[in-house]
Amino acid sequence: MADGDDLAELAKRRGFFFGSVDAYGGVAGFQTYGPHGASLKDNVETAWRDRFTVREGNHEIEAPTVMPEAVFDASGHTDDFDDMLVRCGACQTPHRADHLIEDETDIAEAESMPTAEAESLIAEAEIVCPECEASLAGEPVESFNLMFETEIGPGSGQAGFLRPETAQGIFVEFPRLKQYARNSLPFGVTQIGPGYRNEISPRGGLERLREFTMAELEQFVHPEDDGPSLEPVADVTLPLYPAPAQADPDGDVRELTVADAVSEGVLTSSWIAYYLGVARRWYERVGVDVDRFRFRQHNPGELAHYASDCWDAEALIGASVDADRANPEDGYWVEIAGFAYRGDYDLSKHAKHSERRYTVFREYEEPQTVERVTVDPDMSVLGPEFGGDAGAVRDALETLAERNPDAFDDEEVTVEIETDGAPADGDASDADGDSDTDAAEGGNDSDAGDDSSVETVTVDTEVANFTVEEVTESGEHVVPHVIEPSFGVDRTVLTLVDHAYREDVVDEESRTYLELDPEVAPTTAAVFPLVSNDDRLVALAGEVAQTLREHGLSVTEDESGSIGRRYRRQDEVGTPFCVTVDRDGIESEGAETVTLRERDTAAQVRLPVADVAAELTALIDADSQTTFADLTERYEVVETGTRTGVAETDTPEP
RNA sequence: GCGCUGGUAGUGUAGUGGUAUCACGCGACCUUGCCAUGGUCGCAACCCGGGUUCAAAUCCCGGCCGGCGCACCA
Repeated sequence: MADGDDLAELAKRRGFFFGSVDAYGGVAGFQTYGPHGASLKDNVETAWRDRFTVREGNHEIEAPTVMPEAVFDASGHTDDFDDMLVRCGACQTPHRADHLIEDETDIAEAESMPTAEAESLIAEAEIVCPECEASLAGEPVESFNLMFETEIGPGSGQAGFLRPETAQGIFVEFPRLKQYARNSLPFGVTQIGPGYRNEISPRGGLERLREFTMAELEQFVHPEDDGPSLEPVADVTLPLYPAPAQADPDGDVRELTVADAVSEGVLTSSWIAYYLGVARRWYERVGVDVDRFRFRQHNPGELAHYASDCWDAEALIGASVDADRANPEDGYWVEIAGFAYRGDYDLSKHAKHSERRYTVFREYEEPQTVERVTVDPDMSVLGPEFGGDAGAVRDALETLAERNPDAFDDEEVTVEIETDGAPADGDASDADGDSDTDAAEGGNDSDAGDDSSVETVTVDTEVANFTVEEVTESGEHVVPHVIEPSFGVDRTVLTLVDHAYREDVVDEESRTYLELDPEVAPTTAAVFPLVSNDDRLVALAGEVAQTLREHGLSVTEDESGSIGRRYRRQDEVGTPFCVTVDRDGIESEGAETVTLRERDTAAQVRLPVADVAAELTALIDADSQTTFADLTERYEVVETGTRTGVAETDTPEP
């Protein structure tokens, strides 16, 4: 039922969310949450924290939103967000200039070249538009950066960026965070906060923002970790849309339990499987319609640079549904979360760029005895003999010792070094076996050798100080792998409002209401005097409202207009309960009573004033399982004659 | 970013080269009825800048914002 326009109108009129800075013409990609929206969003974040931080025993941190350039150089965002565009003057199609140059010339890496150089290369190579074959020579190459750049400190302060994801704030602090987790895997770190992307063309209100809120969990695990016990979520049914099914015209979403999805191999990571199960339940808890929800696997070509597998949670929004919330029509799918297997990509990158240790020490079950070869060259001999090349000789000896220990059996040992006087290429540190994507860089060794020569040098084996020793290793340093469930909070809020949007009929009058879950609804209860010309009712309503607020409940008061109008106002913003003070409640024998009305059914019960706070608290508690129906068992049901229902003439949306 | 299209009270709208219609809404008072649309009174708008014109909210140009399509969404 949620027509996009109706929803946007409601959100604007009733203060959920709206475009920011209207007074100055507005600014695309930014939305302001009004009072109801901010409350709803905060409740969503609280529910997320409860589930993904507290109940998982994870650790929440809060990192800065501004980070120095080095962080994003390491994470790969500086490169990936700084793209060169050239626009065809004839057909206006924009192209990645660096990709064109890589395709049309023998330059393998054009991404980091200056735009001026790219422009002249395009002209020299006579590159044409792939669309219409018009010449691109002379067209300006513009770089655009999806990260917001800023300067840290005055003057020539260091370059900084507003973070495009919260994750790096966790990754960079890993060496410390692992201490807090007592150096043992697995552990998870969460963060909720804003991220920034200078989108080229933000559109669709909350759907695509330049500043948006993410709730992210980085689950650090041992690379050979068997995964968590799936027992808690084994029976949860997942609507899975695997990559092969998307490519198949007959492919469709499969409803599989977590256990079956793993045993059938649809889900290959049990950590992903576990969190899909947890997420599926959480979404249902906060009010996502499970009939308009699925997990879609990324196609191989769609994966981000850091991910080896990724499943998105997607919600169908803008769809019209029938009275039973079934058979959604039209609408479109939006990504509301991603569950990525990031491997050791991020930690390895930070380890390399920062030269800190991004590892966890893991003890073997049994200490292992291994032979270790070492060379500890006598630099007091090598130094005088080789001068500036002494360091290169030492490095060459170390490399040789690892590759061919037998070479040290003779009295002399021979190695080859490059003698260009320049410091040895720092690539020696690459020998730690990590497999970065630096294959392309490695290819330039031959170019660099122009003014250097390879020289063979001979060293006394004794000077090399070669030893083979048996050492006992009690464990190893491993770079953890990361499983990242990353939630878009704004899109979740949008989905909740969209899925909660209802139209039905009360006493032959149509009404619009939001069937928000009581746990996340902006206002838990509204308190009314039935009529406002009776001071006793007004006074008691005020007292009840104050009492409820002191119990931590979000409460609004309203004595303006007819009781029916006030109920509708609350229905429209999704307030699940209304408390009404009437004369029957204060004039009859015994304790004062009030009526409690439930939003969706408009049914009422009468209960003592003293019970209201406790009952409402139970109703919004996700764990208590208390529902309004339970109250109808325990309290007197008020017969009002009012009935809700869906309009019989359910005309489809135009 | 390109193309098309739009921008009038809080919201949705009508309309015009001479400052504006209606509805809902909101407020006050009357009414006190358990499910919005009883009564009276009131509040509140032509996106911004430039041009044409005696006069521009209206016509023209540019900008900003929205919608749709394309592109983009590591």
